[in-house]
Amino acid sequence: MKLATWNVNSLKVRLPHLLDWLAAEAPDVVCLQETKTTDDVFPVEALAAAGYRAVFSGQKTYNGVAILSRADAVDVVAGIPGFPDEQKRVLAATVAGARIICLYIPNGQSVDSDKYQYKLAWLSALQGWLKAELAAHPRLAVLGDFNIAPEDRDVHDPAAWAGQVLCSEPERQHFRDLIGQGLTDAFRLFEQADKSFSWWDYRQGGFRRNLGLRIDHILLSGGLAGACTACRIDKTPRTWERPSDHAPVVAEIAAPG
DNA sequence: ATGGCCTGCAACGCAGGA
Repeated sequence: MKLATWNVNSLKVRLPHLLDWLAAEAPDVVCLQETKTTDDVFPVEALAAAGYRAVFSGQKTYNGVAILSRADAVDVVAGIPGFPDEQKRVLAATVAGARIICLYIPNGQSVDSDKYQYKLAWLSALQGWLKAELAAHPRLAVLGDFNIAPEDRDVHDPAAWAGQVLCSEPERQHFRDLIGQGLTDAFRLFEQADKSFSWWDYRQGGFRRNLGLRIDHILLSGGLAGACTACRIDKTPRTWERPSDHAPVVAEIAAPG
């Protein structure tokens, strides 16, 4: 089973890239973030023609998440239960016996902003919910744009980013707390090139100069981590014309039994 | 030099992203 996550930065603009990438990679499950599209105009038909079902939770202009899958998606939940939020950032579904949780964690803007406080409150709510989800689903994967670079090696210039949003200690502690709940960072299960990133600023030739951050992640429960055979960041779509600023992250899980 | 770029919405600039 091939799982993927990709912040597409507007599904409308990126649909051609998404379709090309699905054809090339043939993932079984894809979590999308920043679809920036309302549910009434979600491109259901184009994705169905490509062989994918879709569940989605979107809004106008901002945010928006979706789960694409070859197999049926059931037990769909939008949002963090008990945490009212106008912003469409969470979608969960069960696909082929695996619980899939798609996240678009708030950016936070800057550590002295109200948006940062919202991010921390959001992360606290996430911790409580995931604890229950992990207890209920031994085979669980959390995929998405976490907007957290977990360690200095996930940052092109750790000194410049020290203490800044995406790298601050409270955010990194939340990431470690997710690991402490029994989740594994699939990317770090394997040998990886130095300076591996999943996002690069559009400005200043960020991608060409590899001035990036690793903020898109796939976390696996014990039941899936033990069967994970590969995890990589696919930089290919970032080289295409008019790309998303994020690259997809892909994990391969061996079939159970 | 605290902006550079991209998207959506709407309107000819703004918010938001990271």
